Amino acid sequence: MGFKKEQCDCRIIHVDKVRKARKLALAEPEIEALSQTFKALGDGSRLKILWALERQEMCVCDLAALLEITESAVSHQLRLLRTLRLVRNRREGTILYYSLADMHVAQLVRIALEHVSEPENQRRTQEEKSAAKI
Amino acid sequence: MGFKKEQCDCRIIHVDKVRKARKLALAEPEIEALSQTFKALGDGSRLKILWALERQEMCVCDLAALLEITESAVSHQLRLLRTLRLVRNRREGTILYYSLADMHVAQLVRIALEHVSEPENQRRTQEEKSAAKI
DNA sequence: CATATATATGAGCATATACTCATATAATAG
DNA sequence: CTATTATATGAGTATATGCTCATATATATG
Repeated sequence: MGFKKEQCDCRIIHVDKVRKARKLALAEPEIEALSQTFKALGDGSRLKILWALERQEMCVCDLAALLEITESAVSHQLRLLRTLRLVRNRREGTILYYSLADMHVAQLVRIALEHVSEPENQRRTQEEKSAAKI
Repeated sequence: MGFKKEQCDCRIIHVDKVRKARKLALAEPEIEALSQTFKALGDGSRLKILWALERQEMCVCDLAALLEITESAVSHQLRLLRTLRLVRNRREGTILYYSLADMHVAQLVRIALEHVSEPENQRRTQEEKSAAKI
């Protein structure tokens, strides 16, 4: 009947801070939606697609030529972006022209660019990358 | 010596569009840095951490209590966020207080929130989520 | 010095994800 | 109708990633 080193896993140092953070915390559905959106932006191929679509609407095979990957791969990525309402398309005959769904995407990329372009954040060396394990 | 259905994998419909997109395209290092940053934001735990740190600096064990995950898990995530200069810390005795490194993170989250809160993007049902395969 | 506390880190595992390949669908032409 | 073109999609696979567990480090205290 001893307590035996029953490690309390909820060790809190600043109860007030945690309480405050709990009050202001985002709801789980919001977190889910947010992380899905950022995950969608967290891929080179999709970023290239979005960056290209910011300037002009483009079709699947043009995007494939631009990224130098298969049309199938592009189509899969576009489906994801469509599901998250980051892009939309319009049909003209057999061709589907894709474009950005709203200005938020462009804004997000621009702000992130500002961040990674800051002098302090500049030198992102290969070692640092592997350290980050991303 | 026949050509045998040698599918051209670089089929382009709108050469001009592709050329223009190529000119305006981001360099590979920029794409890498951007996608790393967005990947970092594309995770529920890290989003919760960043959202909490936007209001007040917090230590590892408080964050662990808030997220209800182990301190080890929090520490691993903080390392990643540190490497990408999204958070920074200051030591006070044995305690490390973490805070946002700059205002870009907060901006990014706020804009993404706007996006996912748009009426049209609201109902992100369970089926849609699994359809997106994220 | 030894001990305690707060945090960091490496290895390993289970799941997620980005692609390829094969096939299906949609619009158009003949 | 059939054939062609443009795109979509399902399954499978290799890699990435988020966590846990065990262990290491750093500061403070006795």
